[in-house]
Amino acid sequence: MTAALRLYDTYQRKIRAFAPLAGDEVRLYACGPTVYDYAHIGNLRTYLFEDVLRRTLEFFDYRVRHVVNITDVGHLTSDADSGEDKIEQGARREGQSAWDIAARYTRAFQADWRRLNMREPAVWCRASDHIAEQIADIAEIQRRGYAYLTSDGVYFDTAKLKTYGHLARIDAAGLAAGARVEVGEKRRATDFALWKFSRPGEQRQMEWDSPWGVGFPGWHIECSAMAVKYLGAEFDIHCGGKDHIPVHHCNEIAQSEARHGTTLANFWMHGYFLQFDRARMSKSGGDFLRLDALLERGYEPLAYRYLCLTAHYRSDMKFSWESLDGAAAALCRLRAAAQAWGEAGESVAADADAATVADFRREMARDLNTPRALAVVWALVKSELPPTVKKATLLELDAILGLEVGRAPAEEAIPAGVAALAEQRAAARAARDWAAADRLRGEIEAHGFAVDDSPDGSTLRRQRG
RNA sequence: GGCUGAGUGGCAGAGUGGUUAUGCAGCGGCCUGCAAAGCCGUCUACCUCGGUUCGACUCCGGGCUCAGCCUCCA
Repeated sequence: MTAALRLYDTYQRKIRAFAPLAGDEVRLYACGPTVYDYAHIGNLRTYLFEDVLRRTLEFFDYRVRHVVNITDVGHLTSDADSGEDKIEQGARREGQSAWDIAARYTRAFQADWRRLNMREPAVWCRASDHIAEQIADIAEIQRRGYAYLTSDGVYFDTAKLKTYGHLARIDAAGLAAGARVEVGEKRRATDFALWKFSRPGEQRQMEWDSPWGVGFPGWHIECSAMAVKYLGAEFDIHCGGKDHIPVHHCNEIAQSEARHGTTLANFWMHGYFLQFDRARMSKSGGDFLRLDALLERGYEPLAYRYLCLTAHYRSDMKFSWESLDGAAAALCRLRAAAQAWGEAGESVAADADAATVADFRREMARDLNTPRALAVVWALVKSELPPTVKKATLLELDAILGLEVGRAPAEEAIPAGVAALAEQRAAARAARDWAAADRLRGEIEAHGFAVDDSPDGSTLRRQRG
């Protein structure tokens, strides 16, 4: 009767039935941000996808152990020998210590996380807090013969693994033909750093002792080490942005195969990109849109969450202010409808309309088809069900949507000047002086507020733009 | 240059070999002092050229365009 959850697995390139590897607990690891700068709304789309995944798993009665890492060291500006650490670069740019930079952008990221109503992970883990684990993993990988030394670090020898790159269907011959990778001392273009030495004469702010010399861990080993520490050598789902498929996740799998003999996760899932101005929004490109920029324009964070729900996580989405407007309007309408239905009954779960919940569940079970799930929500809004049932149903579904649909439309702070104009207009209307009332409405609108008249009086609301 | 994937109405975005996506916007009506909101109704689509088929937006091939990866990136 109940639709079984099916999810797309990038590793097998197909949608298949999901079941936890052990018991009813789902172990979920998500690659988190590199905290050298603010997150942009494209980054946030991926975390929203992961939050919806987590909420869906919980909706399907699984317990979820959700782990998110914070990359605060080792993420280089390029994989070549000349690559610089992004955090250290950010520190120099802003005249602060690397540690301050990491702490500041971590806080900013987590603030965005909460504003988008994402559920708190069980574990936030920082790479710099897990140096010992990473060193231990590198030593074991080396002991097993999958690593070699160069003048600037310890590298993973991808030639030792026949399965290397399977996740991305990487073809070694094709990569050679591309020939755009600086190989340097690496034996193969796909080999990657496990440990990098601090360069002679360079005083790094983040560096540690290791059996191979003073330096810092490579980017890929941190995720493997932390994921295994908190979730085990083989867990249920590993997520990230689709850009991680060809390099980062292939390398995590390689490390895990060498170190543990597992592919690390049963399902590999990837969020797709947000396109902006017909081009990808790039964090490293420097020009990007933050959640704050949306707030400054008068949008609430959950309008962006709604917008993301209107597209499937596995297709690129085009961002525009026009589409955000549409999402904001739809969310407002949804909340207004919910408010008009009054209170739900005593038990949300018991009063919810079973057929609607089943429809919604079926769409989510089909690899998280949020666009169709939203269509079910709108069918509910237009249905002939009793208001208390509609309300209970919508609140039930909001466990996945996370749109706070039960929330009353926010009370806007009304500037005194605007409030005074509104009072004058009310007086003019009472006197049936329509010309004066219309003139006052124009003045109010010039202050950025709209006036809605109703039999109970007039209300003000802020206009966007 | 190599490899992936995609091209749906004004915008965003699902889906399907023959049947309404959905939302926003627009248009018409009700309501309103006039509006707005709300409610009711409604128009607009499947890149292009061929092929397969009784029938293709849906399958196959060419072309064009876009995005991604191959280089740090959600």
